[in-house]
Amino acid sequence: MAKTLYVANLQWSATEDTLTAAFEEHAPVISARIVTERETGRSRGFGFVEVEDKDANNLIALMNGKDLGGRNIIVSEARQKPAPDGRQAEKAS
DNA sequence: GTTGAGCGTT
Repeated sequence: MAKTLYVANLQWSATEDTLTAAFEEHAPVISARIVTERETGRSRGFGFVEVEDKDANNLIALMNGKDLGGRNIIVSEARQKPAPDGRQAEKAS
C-alpha cells in the first residue's frame, strides 16, 4: 500500500529527483512528481511523493518544515484520497 | 532571466 504526500514550498529549480533524493534518505520512495504549469511547463513550486503507507507518517514528521535547497518545505498527506471506509475501492475484476 | 499560496495527470 502506498500514500501520496503533498510537498510544497519548493524552490523553482526543484525537480522530481530533488524530492526523491530528499525523501529516499529517510524512506523508500515509490514515485515522485513535480507539478508544472500545463501551459509553460515551469515548476509551480510543489509536488507529490508516493511512499509506503507506514512510511508516509514518518516522512511527514521528518521532512515537514525541513530545509531543502535553501527553502523550508511543507510535507503533508495529499488529498484526493478515497473515502476511508476500509473497503476495497477497487472493483473485482 | 520574473513569481510564492497551494493539492497533480491520465
